[in-house]
Amino acid sequence: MKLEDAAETLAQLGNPTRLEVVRYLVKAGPSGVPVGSIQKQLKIPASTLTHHLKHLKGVGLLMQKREKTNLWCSINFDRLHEVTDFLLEECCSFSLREPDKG
Amino acid sequence: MKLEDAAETLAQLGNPTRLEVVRYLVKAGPSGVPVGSIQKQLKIPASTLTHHLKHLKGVGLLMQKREKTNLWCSINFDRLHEVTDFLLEECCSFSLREPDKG
DNA sequence: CTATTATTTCGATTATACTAGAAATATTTA
DNA sequence: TAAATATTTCTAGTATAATCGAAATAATAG
Repeated sequence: MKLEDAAETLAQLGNPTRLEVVRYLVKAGPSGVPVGSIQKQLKIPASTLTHHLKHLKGVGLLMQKREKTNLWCSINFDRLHEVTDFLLEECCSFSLREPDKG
Repeated sequence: MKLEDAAETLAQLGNPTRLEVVRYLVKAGPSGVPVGSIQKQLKIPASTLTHHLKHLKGVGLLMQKREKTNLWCSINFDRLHEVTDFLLEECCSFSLREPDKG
């Protein structure tokens, strides 16, 4: 994963409202939930929620699928892992080794 | 780690300049590097760098220690792990299990 | 077509972040 | 004290993001 992509994805996760949505979607599991359910459960105004979902979709963290009038949202777990992998590989490598007493 | 703290930390990691600094500091290892070295290596104007270092310090990702005229910067690996732990525990739990065909 | 429910677009406000040059401050060395 | 090096503060321009109400647009059911 390129640094710029990682940064962009981290930035999207860095908004409290969006992180709450992400956490909620994770708990909902792979089947996901409709936009309206997120809106009611987390009490986020519809237009605000749409705004944030667009952001999450933009970095590939969110997948959407229409079923009748409902738009079901689910997390792209692979994408989420790419970010954690970036942080762990690029950023945490040293802490897995012996401290380099310098 | 509280959601709001995680969001704040992720937001700080979400700036490409800062993420570059973080990656550089990680590669530098626990002994760290002086501000000036970061500035020269990554070609970031001094005032811009100070600004970003303040942000990283603000969320506890950066530790600083003066030695003569140099201010040595190093990553707080524990803090970095807290963030990855948050993402992995709060956000990636489902992907470690069998998909819940719903 | 009409009504209903679900979601998005529009528009506007408000706030905050990024960037960096110039000047200031700090620390050491001569 | 003066000079050299390192870092920060000040200041300001520019850009982008967060928020949400109201209106508009889907999609379906009757």
